[in-house]
Amino acid sequence: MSRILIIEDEESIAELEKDYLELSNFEVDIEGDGEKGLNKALAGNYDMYILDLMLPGIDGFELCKRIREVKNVPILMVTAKKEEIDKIRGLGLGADDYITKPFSPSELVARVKAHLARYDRLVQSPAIQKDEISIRGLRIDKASRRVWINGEEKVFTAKEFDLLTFLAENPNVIFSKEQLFETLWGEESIGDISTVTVHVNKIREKIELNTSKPQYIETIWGVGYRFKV
Amino acid sequence: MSRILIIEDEESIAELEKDYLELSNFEVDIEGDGEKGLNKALAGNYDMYILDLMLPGIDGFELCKRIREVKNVPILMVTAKKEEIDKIRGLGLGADDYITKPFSPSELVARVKAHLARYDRLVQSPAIQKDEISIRGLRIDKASRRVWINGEEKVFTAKEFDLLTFLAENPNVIFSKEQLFETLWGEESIGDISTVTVHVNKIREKIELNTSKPQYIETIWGVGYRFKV
DNA sequence: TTCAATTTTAATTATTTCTACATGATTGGA
DNA sequence: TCCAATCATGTAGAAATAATTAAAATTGAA
Repeated sequence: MSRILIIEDEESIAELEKDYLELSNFEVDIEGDGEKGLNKALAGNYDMYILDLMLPGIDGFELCKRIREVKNVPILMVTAKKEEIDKIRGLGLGADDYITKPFSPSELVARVKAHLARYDRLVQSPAIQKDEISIRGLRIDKASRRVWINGEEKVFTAKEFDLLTFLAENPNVIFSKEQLFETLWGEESIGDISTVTVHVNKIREKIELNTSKPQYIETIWGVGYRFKV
Repeated sequence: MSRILIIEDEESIAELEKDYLELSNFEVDIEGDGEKGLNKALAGNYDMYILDLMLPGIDGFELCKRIREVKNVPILMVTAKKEEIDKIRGLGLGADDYITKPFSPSELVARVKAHLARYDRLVQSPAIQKDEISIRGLRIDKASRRVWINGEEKVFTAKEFDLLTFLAENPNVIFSKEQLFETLWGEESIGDISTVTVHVNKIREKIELNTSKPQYIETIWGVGYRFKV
């Protein structure tokens, strides 16, 4: 499903937006600060941005401009005053839509859906298939071999990436260490099986909130590992 | 300039819209009847459609749906009542925007411009190769084969330029050295791989502030290189 | 042909990643 | 509860890969 980043300093509003968007099965991240928001926006790969105009740090105008320089996806600006809409338009920052507070959550959801649908219609139309796996905040882009956890990019080594991707592509299937070693290292290599253990741990350090209670790669005692879904 | 088709039965309104759009250098056609309007819309090569909801013959709902089946360009719906906007949205006809009568002509023009600008941005960006690539201070002009970094021109040799341009045109995609050698040298790679490394280094010396922390061409250990965006 | 610029090759150095191993923690059954 | 099997984790050295440098080969223009 699509991922959305909300940059909004009023937490109650952000949470409300998030709740409604999640009801429509969007994955939503929130950032309350302009500076941090920009970094998150540029580093994470989101399908849409919702920006408040008044923000601590970098304001919505600047944010919109900076994101648009790099990203092509829809940007929705949230303003307190209707007059500000004309200002944003006049500046030509590349925002796609404007919504004035207070707004009804269903209106927000409707607009988000419309923008994402249009974006897909225009950009993805030649059946550009994304090489992506996305599950519970974990996103794997096979083309660029990058991994994000809740919008934050994590750097993976080649083996780590291959192992995680293999498991994620075969969710819920239990693989023994021997099987994993054979598929990822090749039959010829006669190494130590514990290598697999070490790599699983490295991956867990990067993607798990609490490595002793893994959400993604589960240990099946005496059997092997599986990617839980 | 862009061509716009207005389908609107109230002649005075249609003419007003046309006048203002022409002031902004758009080419505008008007059709007052739904049936004829549909034919004209499908036959003609327009960049945008402005449809009134209430029309003799085929109404705006149907019109929008039928045009969208064939055309990808922006559609702006004009309604008399605000409540109708939700109805159109709900039907998922694929309209891009909605404006309620009465509206100010400048508002109309602003929206038309915004939609056309976005359409260009989305449709032209990935597929059609621009002659100029510009990203984070790096500017590449393919026509004159020149490169600037933060406004300062750097002299590139032919191979260096081709390699940089190829990577920059496929941002975030990782290419192995073998792939790069084959695409840029056009030969099967048999051991000449280090040539690629050397060229990447030469390019980095010219465009990177700190060659050990590359901002543009990133090394993916054990995999290859990618142009980061 | 000559000469300068460019490209390739080769050798060396630097860095990253992998693996083996040691130690300690956890699990599940006796 | 205890114990043996299994797993987690940290560390150091090995292996693999990339960066750098310099020198040789090639190209192309005068």
